[in-house]
Amino acid sequence: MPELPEVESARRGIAGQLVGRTVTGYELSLPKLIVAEGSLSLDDLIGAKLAEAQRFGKYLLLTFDPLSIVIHLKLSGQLIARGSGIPGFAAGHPVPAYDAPMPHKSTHLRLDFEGDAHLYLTDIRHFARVWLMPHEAVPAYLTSIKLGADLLSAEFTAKYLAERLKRRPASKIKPALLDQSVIAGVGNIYADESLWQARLHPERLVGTLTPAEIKRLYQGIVTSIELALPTGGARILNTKAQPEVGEFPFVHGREGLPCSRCGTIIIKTRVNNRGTYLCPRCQRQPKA
DNA sequence: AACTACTCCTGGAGGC
DNA sequence: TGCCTCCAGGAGTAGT
Repeated sequence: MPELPEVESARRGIAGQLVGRTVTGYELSLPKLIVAEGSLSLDDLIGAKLAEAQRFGKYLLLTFDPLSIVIHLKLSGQLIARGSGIPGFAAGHPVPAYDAPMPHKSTHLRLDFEGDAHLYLTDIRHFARVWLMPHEAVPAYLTSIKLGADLLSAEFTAKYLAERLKRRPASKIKPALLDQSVIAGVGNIYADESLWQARLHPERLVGTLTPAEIKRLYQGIVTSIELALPTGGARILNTKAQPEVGEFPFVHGREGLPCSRCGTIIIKTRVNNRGTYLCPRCQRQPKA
């Protein structure tokens, strides 16, 4: 669930509140969370100062002196910072609640920073990972994960999207958007939102898209991400707490509710085994 | 090579 | 109330 806007929200929180501080301690309760290169361990973080927080698609890169860590929250990871020395922030999956007491029973890592600041990584499904590596290993690692252009980078343009989509013409459009080597940062929620914005059916084959439709898709991606960023991202809980009509997200999680654009009831289907929400009128599948 | 299905996990929701 | 089943989904890997 944490997609680009959620990870960017975490990055901004870390950049604003933790960069410049030195790690004073940690507690790890899920060993498999950590993937360490060579003999590195979390012990090597103690005494290290956090120098920079960057994001590449859904990957978070924290540069310490003298090592780096890469974090991926996968489906259900969240990052929460608390302490008397900082305002605090919360980003990522909304369970447990952002104001829940920390640590939670699913909190797997706590990093302590000087000046009473603590960063908690909580993940109810245990899929998140934290990689430890020396600085010099970072470029090769980022290359190995084969990310397409980040959605917030200048490299991501309508032309770039069209070029990348050409790589998988026989694919349905939704799985192509979820392919991080095509573009980096879209997940299931923003794929649905982008396709709704662009009025495209998620099962349209990439090769059948006209240049005008690809341009619309590009705009749909940009619009969806821009709508989500100021709020820190989507908080889809699949509970009765449904968003109001005309409120982000417009389709994802809104099965049975009217489309904000045309009033038709939003339906839920599965596309490549992924829960998919769409407006059957706005996003009509053209006859084959 | 390109595409799709399966796998990792657990908590929360809904059915009876 | 409480057990049971289903579902959520990023990305690596296995299968077609």
